[in-house]
Amino acid sequence: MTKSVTLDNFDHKLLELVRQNNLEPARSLAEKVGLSESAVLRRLRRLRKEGVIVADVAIVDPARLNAGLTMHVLVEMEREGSALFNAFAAGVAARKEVLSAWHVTGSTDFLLTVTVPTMEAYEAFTNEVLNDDRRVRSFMTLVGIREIVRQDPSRAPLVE
Amino acid sequence: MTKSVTLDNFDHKLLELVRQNNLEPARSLAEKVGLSESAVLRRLRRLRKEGVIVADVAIVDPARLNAGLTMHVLVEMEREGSALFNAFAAGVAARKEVLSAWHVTGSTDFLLTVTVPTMEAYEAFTNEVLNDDRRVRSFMTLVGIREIVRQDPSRAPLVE
DNA sequence: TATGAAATGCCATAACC
DNA sequence: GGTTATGGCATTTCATA
Repeated sequence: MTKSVTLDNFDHKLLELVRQNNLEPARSLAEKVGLSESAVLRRLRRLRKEGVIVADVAIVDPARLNAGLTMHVLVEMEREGSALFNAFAAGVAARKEVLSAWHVTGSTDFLLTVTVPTMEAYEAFTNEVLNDDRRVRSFMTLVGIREIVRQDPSRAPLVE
Repeated sequence: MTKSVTLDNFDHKLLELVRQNNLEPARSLAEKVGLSESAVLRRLRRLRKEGVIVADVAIVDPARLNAGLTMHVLVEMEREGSALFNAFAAGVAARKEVLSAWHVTGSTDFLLTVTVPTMEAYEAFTNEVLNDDRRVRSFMTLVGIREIVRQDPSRAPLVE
């Protein structure tokens, strides 16, 4: 549930720009969106304070990240109702190895993406998170060989 | 293959910090890493110029992104050798709907994450990328219900 | 080739209209 | 939302090792 912050077209344009480059001076942004520098800065500050912009970060060359192994895990749960699903989800979210986790429909219930330095670390992860959890009926591991596309933060469409 | 840029401990510390907050003043960074302000700014500029830092972006609340549908697709290919795999991978990488694509081992060959505004858009995607491609033997769709964990750019470990 | 220090200039901030 | 004065920060240049 998103806090009901209203974003107008100026905000959307600003977000689009700052998602590509958050070091661009307000002066330059102002020209592009058709506002004064002050207005731009006020809006950006508001967007950060309201939590629409959650972070400002440098993106490092992927080749230097996630070293080791990346595993994709399809997890099938026992049919025990949504409360237990949520409990499992919370447990998964707390693990630092987990880069991504989706609740899905189809031939499985959860899809996890996990990065670990070694196979031993993955074994430990599966033991603690999957094997020792009786709500988990089965899981299947897809070992990442090569990353072909990495989510570009500026690529996903913005909506309101 | 990563360009051979040598990173020392100062660089690593700076990257770690700036991956969490790239708006932090050099003055503050300088204290934390034990360098002068000038040195910090020089090193950051170098890291950006050399491509170690590939982008500086604002991260927007995930609840406002990827609206519509997120699909995870398991793709099984015909066994025709790595050249055709690469061709398929290149085709996939060119599609704007694709947020993530991995070549994997296990019970399938590729794992795609795709965002589309509507089911019709997804149908078009599957037709063009999967059904019309004779190298694709079969595929299976997992429909995203809820995103439990989103890759936090500052979470993955840095290595050299 | 790297650092640290100081002068310049740009930019965000804050208090106005 | 726009305008202006102030303070902070990055940039540049220089000296040094």
